[in-house]
Amino acid sequence: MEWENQKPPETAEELNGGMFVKVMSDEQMEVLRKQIAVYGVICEQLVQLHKSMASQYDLAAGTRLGNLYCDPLITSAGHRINGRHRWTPTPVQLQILERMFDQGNGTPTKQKIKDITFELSQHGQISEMNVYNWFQNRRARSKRKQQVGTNLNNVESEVETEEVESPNEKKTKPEDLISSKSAESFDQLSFYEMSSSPGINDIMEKMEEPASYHPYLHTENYDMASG
Amino acid sequence: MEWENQKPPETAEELNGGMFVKVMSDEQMEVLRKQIAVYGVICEQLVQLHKSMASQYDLAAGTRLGNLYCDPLITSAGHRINGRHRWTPTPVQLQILERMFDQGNGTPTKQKIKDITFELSQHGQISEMNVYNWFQNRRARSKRKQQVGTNLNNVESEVETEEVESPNEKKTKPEDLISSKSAESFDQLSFYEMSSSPGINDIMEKMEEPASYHPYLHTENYDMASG
DNA sequence: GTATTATGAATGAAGG
DNA sequence: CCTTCATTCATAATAC
Repeated sequence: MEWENQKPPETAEELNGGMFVKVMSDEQMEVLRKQIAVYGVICEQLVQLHKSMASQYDLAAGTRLGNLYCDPLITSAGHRINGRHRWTPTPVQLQILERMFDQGNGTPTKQKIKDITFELSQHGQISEMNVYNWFQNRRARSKRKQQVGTNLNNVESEVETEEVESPNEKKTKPEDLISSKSAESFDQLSFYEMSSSPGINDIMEKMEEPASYHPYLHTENYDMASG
Repeated sequence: MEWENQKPPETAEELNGGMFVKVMSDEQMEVLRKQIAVYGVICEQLVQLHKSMASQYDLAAGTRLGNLYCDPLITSAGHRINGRHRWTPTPVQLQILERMFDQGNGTPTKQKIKDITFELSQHGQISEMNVYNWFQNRRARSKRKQQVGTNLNNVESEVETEEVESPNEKKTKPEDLISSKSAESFDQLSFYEMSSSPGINDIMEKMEEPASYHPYLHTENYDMASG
């Protein structure tokens, strides 16, 4: 992503010989910039949040209780001692499972399931069936989420299709949504400036190329239902 | 920005201020899209990271487990924006949904859900997931009401609700775990329309090994919770 | 303000 | 693999 190499907008027409240009309204431009700005802010704050939490707690020894209490009827793993209903992964198990899912995304082989089950059994009661089901569900729901996320939610559409139908559920305009603090500071910046956030590349080790983004800016109709 | 003086005639929109438009080249458009996409991916991954870590604190604090922890985070962000965390159907939407439920009686297909979602989106913010959940819940609770009504006739008294009288039955707020520091920082963020990143899950999809087998065919002799 | 209810959402499990 | 069901949790709405 080389924003720095991009020419400023004034020369936009020269890039294509003045033949083909995309045109955005002032409002659309504004919203788009704010969208990016908000992303930047979110990422930064997420990173900071993660840092602070990571330093404050340790995965192994995190025992800061403060205003909280440990209930005697709940094991440290979170299982009800007399719980007799469906299996619930302990946090540790969940974390391991999530990591497994992230790594070899896909249904593990049977042997793999046995292996995982054994490892997880070190952190709480579990059976192979639980692991199997978990992966099945995890996968299915990941897909469903993705499918739902297919709903177009691009900025332009948001600006144009502002509903005022519901009296008690008023949809707020994006312009108003951006609180003055974060928006203002970024508003002066051209979005070329905020291309990189510190410390994020470390987290982005997985993704090499953001090639499969949603090409929503090219679509002329933002009808999500007809798609 | 001085280039708002350029006014291509074909896109003269009636903006409140006047007829100013911004012009972007195709390339710039492309880069802009990439930028947004990358931010989306980053945010997604950060949230995942936060989620997995939050489960650790959950463990440490001894609260009951179950839900993901990106939720409170989103809540803090979204609360400022639309005033609510979870979707609430507008009266109009509810009416339509009820009518649908009476008609279709039971199983709305995926395409049907898309259709319904689109129609309802004309009357307020909604997503396919909302519609899906609504029908699921509607059916389940309708069925449950029937059961209860039946139970009144035959005094079955097969009470499965052997609930423990543990003090932890009190509601434990997950927000308490995430200290005010985090909530504070996200409070002023606009997470609007970014809670669902389009096509991001698609990016993070990995190659899956096709394993078409049935490892666990409903063995009834697995019981882990009878203890 | 606090307690209760109604209900959106999450998820383990089962069926196909 | 996909969908569906049942249960549970958390919270908006409401009652108190």
